[in-house]
Amino acid sequence: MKKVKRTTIYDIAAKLGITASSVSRALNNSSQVNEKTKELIMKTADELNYKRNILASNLRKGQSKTIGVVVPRINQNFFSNVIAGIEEMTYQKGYNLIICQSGEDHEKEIQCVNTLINQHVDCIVISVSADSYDYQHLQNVLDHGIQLIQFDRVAEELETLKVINDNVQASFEAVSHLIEGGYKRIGLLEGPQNLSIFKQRKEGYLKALQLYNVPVVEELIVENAWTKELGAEGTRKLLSLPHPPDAIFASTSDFSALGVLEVANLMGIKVPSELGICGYANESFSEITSPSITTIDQFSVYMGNTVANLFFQEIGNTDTTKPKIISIKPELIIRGSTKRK
Amino acid sequence: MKKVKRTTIYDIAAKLGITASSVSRALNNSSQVNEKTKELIMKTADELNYKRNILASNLRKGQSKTIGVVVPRINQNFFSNVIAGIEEMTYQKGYNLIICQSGEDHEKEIQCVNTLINQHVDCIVISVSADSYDYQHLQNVLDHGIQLIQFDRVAEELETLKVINDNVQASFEAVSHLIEGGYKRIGLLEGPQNLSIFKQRKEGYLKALQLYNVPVVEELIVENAWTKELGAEGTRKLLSLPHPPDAIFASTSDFSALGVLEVANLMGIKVPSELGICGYANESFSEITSPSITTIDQFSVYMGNTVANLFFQEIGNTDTTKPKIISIKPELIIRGSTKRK
DNA sequence: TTGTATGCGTTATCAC
DNA sequence: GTGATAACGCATACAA
Repeated sequence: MKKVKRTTIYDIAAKLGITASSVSRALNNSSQVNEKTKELIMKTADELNYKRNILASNLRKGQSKTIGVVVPRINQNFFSNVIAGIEEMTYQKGYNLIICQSGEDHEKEIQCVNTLINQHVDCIVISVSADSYDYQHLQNVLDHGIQLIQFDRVAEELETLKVINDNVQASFEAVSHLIEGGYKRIGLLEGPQNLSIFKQRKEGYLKALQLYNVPVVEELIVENAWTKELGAEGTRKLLSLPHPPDAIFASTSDFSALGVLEVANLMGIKVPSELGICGYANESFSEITSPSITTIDQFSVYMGNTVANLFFQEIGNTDTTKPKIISIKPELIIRGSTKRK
Repeated sequence: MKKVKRTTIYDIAAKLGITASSVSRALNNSSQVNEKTKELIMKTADELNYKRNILASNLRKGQSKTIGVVVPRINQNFFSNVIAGIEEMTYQKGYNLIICQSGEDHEKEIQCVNTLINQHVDCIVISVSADSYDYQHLQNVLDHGIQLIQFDRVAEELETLKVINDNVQASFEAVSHLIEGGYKRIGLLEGPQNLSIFKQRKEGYLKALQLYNVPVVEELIVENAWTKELGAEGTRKLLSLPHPPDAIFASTSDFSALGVLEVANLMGIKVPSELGICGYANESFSEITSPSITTIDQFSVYMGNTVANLFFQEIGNTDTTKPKIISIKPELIIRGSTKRK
């Protein structure tokens, strides 16, 4: 790869015997430049294979036209969908996306955020990692005057723009559906309670039990069961209880629900007749297990779109009264794993 | 969001009564600056919450420390895995990733590439879209002195760095496995033949047939069956032939293999006894269908790592003799859908 | 409509 | 060791 001297507006100007400012104006399609010279400039720019140096341009303009995204993992369905949704909207407005993954690690998350601040991004979009305990780094973003949008996993105490799912409602509906289907003892696989989304899902679970006068049984609630393996482990524990549950709400993810299903199959427990299963997130595989898994769709791509639109909407909005919170209502998708009859 | 004036090296210099150059040197950990002043500078920088303006730095240094990635879709398992793999390596070296999706559209792909050239990225990593017919835009990348690395779906005629799978070998092994399992009439679901990867997979298929003296039957080869829907459609066609196949190699993807499986289930055809199925890509769901689907693992995250490492290895390498091509050997994963007994 | 001059924040090359 | 100064490429306020 040899070093190539790129053509600048000065090169174009020199060739045409005019000044760089005129070239700059023409390239920005300024109205205050002669149509004929504009054409000439455009043509020459093309001939010289000119590409604007966005670095210089942005430095001059004090913006970067770049949005930073921090997620725990890029290659996780939900997140890659959200990113795709963001990209869809931002690309057409000439914005670029810088992607970082925190790997569920607080320290790396801080590093990512700092990197993005360094980059002078116009906005940071983040879904916090599971083991985040303090949010100084996010406060830092705000202190730098950078727009901050949290989505899905949010630090509630921080007053920022947020795009979230109505986790309480979704979980409430899921558990209500189980109860109405005749399930009497409903186990809960819960996620790390320092993440509000998991707290909310538990809240929805409890709310449904209460409404239907189903007693809350502590031993039916399994902590930290948010991977397939942990879901399987929790299920083994639950199913070996003297009074095992007849349904399990894997509130953390479909992965954990898959763990439930596999253990049930292994133990010869029939789904859905002997055990109902409900997951979360509508991962693509949940449709093709046998039986297929009842789950909750979060409209992840749409969520990404919403994040992007929120950003554009807030650009130049000086009215900092109350940071907007947009809540997307997830949808319960009823499938084989809860269709008893 | 109020506009905040960020602290610059001048602010630090002013506060300490020294010049910006010293500050710059200190921040770059130059050896030719007094240890004590260095410490002082660092401390003050921290106090003033200083963040280097990478834009300015990069402009000055004539680099961007940014790598552009263009893929058809971000939210497709294979690609998001590759991206995750790239990010893993580049992040720790202080490089950023700008992600674009071409959406399998040639025009948008050109746009993406131009955007990245504008950004003065140091390298463009691309997997070309299915309907790409000419590669002028990629030549353009090279003309700008930007490193170009193609992966997986590559334009073979272009002399660039490449990281690919050995598709021929993998397909050869898959089809050999089918033949050795006793399958006699093996159908092929093939992808767009303008993409070399699909051509190669067909080549592997033909090679295996030839080696085992299995005649090639044209009517068993279905063009353009590279989504679940098209795979299902092709399967319906194949299974309604007077002499239907007893195995189908869905060379395009596991999605298409899933289409095969669903049609087989619908038609009451037993897998694997009456019909063997082999997919491609080892999507997460292929493990949990019933039966599970035999497939080919491409080591996608590792592929991303390899791309990144190749880039770093080639930095400053002036020896442009022959562009390197790294071929990763995929692995056949034998599962239920081909385990006849 | 065009040109002149200046600055965005850094770093590199001189001097001292 | 440190300071002064120019330059990276572009955009804009001001002048003509």
